[in-house]
Amino acid sequence: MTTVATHPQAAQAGSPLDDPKERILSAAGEEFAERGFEATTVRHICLAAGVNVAAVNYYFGDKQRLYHEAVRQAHQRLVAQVPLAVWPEGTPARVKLRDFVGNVLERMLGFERPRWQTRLMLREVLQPTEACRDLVQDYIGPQFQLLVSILDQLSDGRFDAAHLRRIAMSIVGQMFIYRAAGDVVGMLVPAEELQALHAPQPLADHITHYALAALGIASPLTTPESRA
Amino acid sequence: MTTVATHPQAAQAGSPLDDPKERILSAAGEEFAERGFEATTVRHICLAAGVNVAAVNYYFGDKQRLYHEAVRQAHQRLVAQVPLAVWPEGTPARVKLRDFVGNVLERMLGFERPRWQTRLMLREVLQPTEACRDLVQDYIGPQFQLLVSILDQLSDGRFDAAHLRRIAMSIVGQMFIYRAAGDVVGMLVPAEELQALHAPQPLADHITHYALAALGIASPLTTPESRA
DNA sequence: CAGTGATTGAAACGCGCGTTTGAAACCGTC
DNA sequence: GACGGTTTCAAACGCGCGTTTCAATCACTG
Repeated sequence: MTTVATHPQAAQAGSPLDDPKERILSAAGEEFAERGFEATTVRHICLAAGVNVAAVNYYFGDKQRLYHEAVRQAHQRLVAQVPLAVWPEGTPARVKLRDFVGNVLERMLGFERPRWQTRLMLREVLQPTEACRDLVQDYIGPQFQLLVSILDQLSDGRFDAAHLRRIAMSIVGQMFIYRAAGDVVGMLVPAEELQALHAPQPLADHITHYALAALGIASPLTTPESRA
Repeated sequence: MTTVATHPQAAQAGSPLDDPKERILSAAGEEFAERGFEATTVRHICLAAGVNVAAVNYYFGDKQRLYHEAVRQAHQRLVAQVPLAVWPEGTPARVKLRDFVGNVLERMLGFERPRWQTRLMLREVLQPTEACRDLVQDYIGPQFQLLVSILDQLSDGRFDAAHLRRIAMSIVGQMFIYRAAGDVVGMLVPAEELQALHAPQPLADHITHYALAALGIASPLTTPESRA
């Protein structure tokens, strides 16, 4: 009875938007992202999705498994929408670094795509549940390794793996804080500066320049408006 | 009846450890830090504190106000234990920067003091409630301004305020990620590297060197073991 | 040592939670 | 148009939550 996993008949009818399972997943993703697992109620999700409360049990078994599926769906959609960047052979490593940082920031901070997907993933990073394992294996891990390899090229192999990871973590940290602590960042800077501070592209320029200068590849930050 | 704020009689008896109000605050701090507001139950707190459930209502009114007090107490204790650093007149700015970063990291990552205090504060940073206002005003704000002023000295006033804040945020981000995303960091690096990666002092050296090199004050990071 | 207000305790309140139920509605197939 | 499996629905279940109650206990006063 409760082993119903893949709605055998409903799949063939109507658009994805009419599929109750998809509607529940989207609503659940938003709610879980906004309020967290504990503070989110199944009733609220079902209200938002326009389905009966029993539907959660019918399609997903229980709240826990619904959460797990919502996280999986959020990050899989994200990966599908924004695949790992590839560059033409011979692209300079510094260009790759700038692209990579800009790409990640666009995904983290950009307001074009729904924010709740990255917010839900953020929750898993901050306080991992079992859903975090997939997240790291399918998304965060590969992205991090990509960054490490870019840094390796950039430094002509001068650093060992441990050092490369340290530098990579420094770069990730500079992006991460704007997404994870955005509210407090907003309290630390004047209101009129805020929008410029959170803009992905100028921020990507800053972080990239900061890294290149630290590695001795670009000029130091001492000339404020020196953007390549 | 419920306006009892400062236990008029109990204060004069016994050590602070015997004061039920203090015991509740500590237990609540630990529980809230570990599980978050919603997932923490008043019953669990009272069990850990060794008091009756009614005590929370008696001393604090309700769970919400207990949480607020626990956050306040956590950060006030932290500020009291680790006051803002001061240096002798004429201390070089680069020394101040290294001390500042080491100081903050020690507080964030150090295992000597109870971890739940900073963990509770971290929760407020990631998803602010009203308790976050005090936190920023009394602790985070001043610390951030201190960092900005150090960077200002370091760069001989070459940067405007906005640029200084950008650089400051880069430095904070590099510290922040190890505390906020420590679990995922642990999944990205080999187990044998982990302890070294999270050690406050080497990490402080790296972040400081990274910053000084980016500002053109120290040599680039290209020589792995060049620690001042 | 009776009196008084502060504190503690066991028990219960009402509520909303996640989950379950069993019947009704739906929908292709014969 | 009766059938059989799938999906929906209103209603309810048991539980544990935050909170309240009120009597018992304590600690100090006069």
